[in-house]
Amino acid sequence: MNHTMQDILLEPRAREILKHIISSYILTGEPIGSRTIAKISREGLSSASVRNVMADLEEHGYLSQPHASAGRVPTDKGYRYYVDALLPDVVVGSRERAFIDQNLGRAGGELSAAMEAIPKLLAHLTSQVGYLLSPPISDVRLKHIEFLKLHERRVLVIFVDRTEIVSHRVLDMDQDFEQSDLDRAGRYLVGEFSGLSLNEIRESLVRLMAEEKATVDRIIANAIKLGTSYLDSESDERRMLLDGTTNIMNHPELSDTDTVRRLFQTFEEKHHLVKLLDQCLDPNRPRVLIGSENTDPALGGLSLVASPYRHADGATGWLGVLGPTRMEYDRALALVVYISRLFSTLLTHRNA
Amino acid sequence: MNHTMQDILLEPRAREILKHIISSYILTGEPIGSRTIAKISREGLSSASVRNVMADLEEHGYLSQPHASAGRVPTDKGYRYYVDALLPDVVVGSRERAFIDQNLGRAGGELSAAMEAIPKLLAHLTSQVGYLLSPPISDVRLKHIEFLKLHERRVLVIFVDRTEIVSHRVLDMDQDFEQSDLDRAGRYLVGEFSGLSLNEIRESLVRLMAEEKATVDRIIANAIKLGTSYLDSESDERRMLLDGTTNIMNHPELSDTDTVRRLFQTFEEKHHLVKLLDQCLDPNRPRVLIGSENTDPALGGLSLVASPYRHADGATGWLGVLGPTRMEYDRALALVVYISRLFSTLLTHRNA
DNA sequence: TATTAGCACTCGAATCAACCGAGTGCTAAA
DNA sequence: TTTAGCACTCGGTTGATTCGAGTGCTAATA
Repeated sequence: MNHTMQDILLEPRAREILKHIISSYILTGEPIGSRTIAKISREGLSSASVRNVMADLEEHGYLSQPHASAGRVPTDKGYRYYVDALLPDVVVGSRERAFIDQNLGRAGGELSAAMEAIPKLLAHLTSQVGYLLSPPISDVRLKHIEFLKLHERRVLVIFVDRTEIVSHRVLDMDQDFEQSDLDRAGRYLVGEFSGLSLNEIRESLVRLMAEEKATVDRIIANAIKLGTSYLDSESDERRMLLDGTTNIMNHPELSDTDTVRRLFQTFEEKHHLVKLLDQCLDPNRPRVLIGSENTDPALGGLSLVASPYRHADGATGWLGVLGPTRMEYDRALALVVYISRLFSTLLTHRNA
Repeated sequence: MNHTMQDILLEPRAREILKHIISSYILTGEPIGSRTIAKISREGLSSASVRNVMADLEEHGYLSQPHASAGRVPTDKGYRYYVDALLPDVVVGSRERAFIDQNLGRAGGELSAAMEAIPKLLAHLTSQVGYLLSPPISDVRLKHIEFLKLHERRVLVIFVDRTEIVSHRVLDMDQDFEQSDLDRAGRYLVGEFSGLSLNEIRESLVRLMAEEKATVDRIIANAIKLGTSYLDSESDERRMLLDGTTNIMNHPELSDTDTVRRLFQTFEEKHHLVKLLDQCLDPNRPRVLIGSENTDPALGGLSLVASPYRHADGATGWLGVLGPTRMEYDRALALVVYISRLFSTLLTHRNA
């Protein structure tokens, strides 16, 4: 089930030492030597004993040395063990909780404002890159659709989903419509398909097209034409919101020019991240992806903390943070989970 | 009229040498020594003579030396003279022209797509940061407005301006409206104010409110309420689109970590740039702002090439590129001017 | 008088050796 | 099994040296 299960059986002393090394390293960013650990550890071990354990841990791949005479540094495998088995429980502090509640609550009126606030919030609280990925558009459910004639064959489509997230698009049609026809088509679609997902609507339209009625009834024919045009113009894109990208540069391990350039280019083309989230993650629980576990070279060496959020009707999105492998996983995870829960309840209430 | 007029009287030889130094420096990025110029210049001068002229140019502030035994580098004043008096005429090559035409033409249907394509295009063609600043929203002219009831007091507003750029916003009203009331209010506003700018509409609404009719006629009363709510929710923001921000990291003179961080933070908060464009520029002609001439410390040391574009009804926006002072001003200016003309004609045609 | 050849000088960049010190691995004693 | 002790490693820093591109100045030249 968990691919690192077999390793959870490290001896208590090794676990203790590994934990100290990793949390110290996360704090300071400096390689940790045996003396430092000997002093911190309450077991009163000597540095020589610690050295022995460290050598074992290195042999098993949990630690490595930047060079022969330096202290130890966690490997990705080390971080993995730390996250799976050693992570201290952290709850979000009450001050921070209040801050979050206020920031997302204030967005009250418009839900899309809350959506946009989340990456900003995550970036601000963790000093890393915050993101939010909306559910696939095809999972979104129709509340209202309306067509507006702009000019001869140009039609403006306004789409409102059940959570009242609004989007619009201009279509170039191959035929001229009267505004009254557009109104009727809109009413027909809402009446017929309200509450269905775009995918379901697409299928229904295809079915309708095959039926006899469609060729007879002009309203239905128009509705099919407009509806399919709109659905086809969806390139099934999802909204990927990022914030705090400049925070990346504050981490010394990522601040050399080439890395920075590569990462920023990746942030500009967001599909890398979308793909990663879609492919690697189980939509039922939060997840941490560490360094090389994410195989996209464009994001190489970054760690990802992700938690799903859910509309009442099941459409699932993701939110989380992105940062260097040297990250405060405990804190990041706690925040990400807290915010995803909060946002999910916000969404379900709105939906009612 | 032009604050550098007095200096245009440099001797021909000095002009020639300054021109060579600056264009070489723009090309290579290396300080230029006297020998290099002596070889290039067709007057067949010796390096010693060139040195004398260079010393004069330095004394007058057109050049400087990074250190005592290095070649010369242009100062901002030098660039200014170069741009004002020495700039070679450049026309956009036919291949590039075709490329631009195609990219903006293809956006045919939706004008906002062309708007978004422009910064990308500029960034691509100049390897710098491309931007586009839309006109102030208050200058935009109404074509259509429509209200849609979402939920009790939440009203969706859809606004279409005369160039068919669409925007929407959700309002939290303090009173409940029926959809039929919303429809009437929308029709009233369109009928009454179509073609007027938001500023003008705002004034008219205030005037209306004072009149007797407003208290009697429910349609007018609703229209006033909804219209002012919408206008007040405008924070008079303008759209500032940027693209190619990662390009600045390719310029060695800007690639040190601190500068990069500062610039990226500035790009995230776009108001610096908006302010700069609003304050410093005459909306009737293209303009180049060089290094320290732009006094915003957040953008310190960058040069800005800007050209206005115009809707038929007079609303003015800006587009251009942003890059290091060592920039190919001739090329950048030619491209920016070409694209602004093209976009202006696109806008006026659409408007018809 | 304007130009140029010649030369001493300057200063950043690159190279190299020496040194320091944190941290290690190993061995032998406790 | 733990620990004290010690030789060893290796990155980082410091300082001296050299190299070379480019300058300013002076004296000779056209």
